[in-house]
Amino acid sequence: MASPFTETVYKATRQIPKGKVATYAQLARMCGNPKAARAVGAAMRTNPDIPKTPCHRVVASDGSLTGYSAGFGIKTKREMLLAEGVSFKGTKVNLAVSQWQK
DNA sequence: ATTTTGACTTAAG
DNA sequence: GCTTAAGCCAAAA
Repeated sequence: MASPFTETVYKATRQIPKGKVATYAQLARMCGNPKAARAVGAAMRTNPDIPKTPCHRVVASDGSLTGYSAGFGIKTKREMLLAEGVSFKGTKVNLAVSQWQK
């Protein structure tokens, strides 16, 4: 835990089912602040590990893979999502079929 | 308390 | 597809 908001973001992130992805804005909305997408990203930056919080399942609003500090960065993130069965559209995630639906 | 920064988003060129 | 610009939020300095 780093801060209350960050804690909430982690909790939301852990709820993302395998093979699905959620956008920063979507998680922000779950946390109670639909406009805190940026803060969500800041929280993710603090989270160094995968098994604890699947930050690799969190993508930008258009499905683009941004950030990620582990492994080879974006490249690693893409590989992981692909391995989980997430549908990809070139460099982006095919949100139409892989976006998490609450 | 104020400023800076950033894994964001949308709009516009 | 990429860069700028403006908007909003939270954590860190």
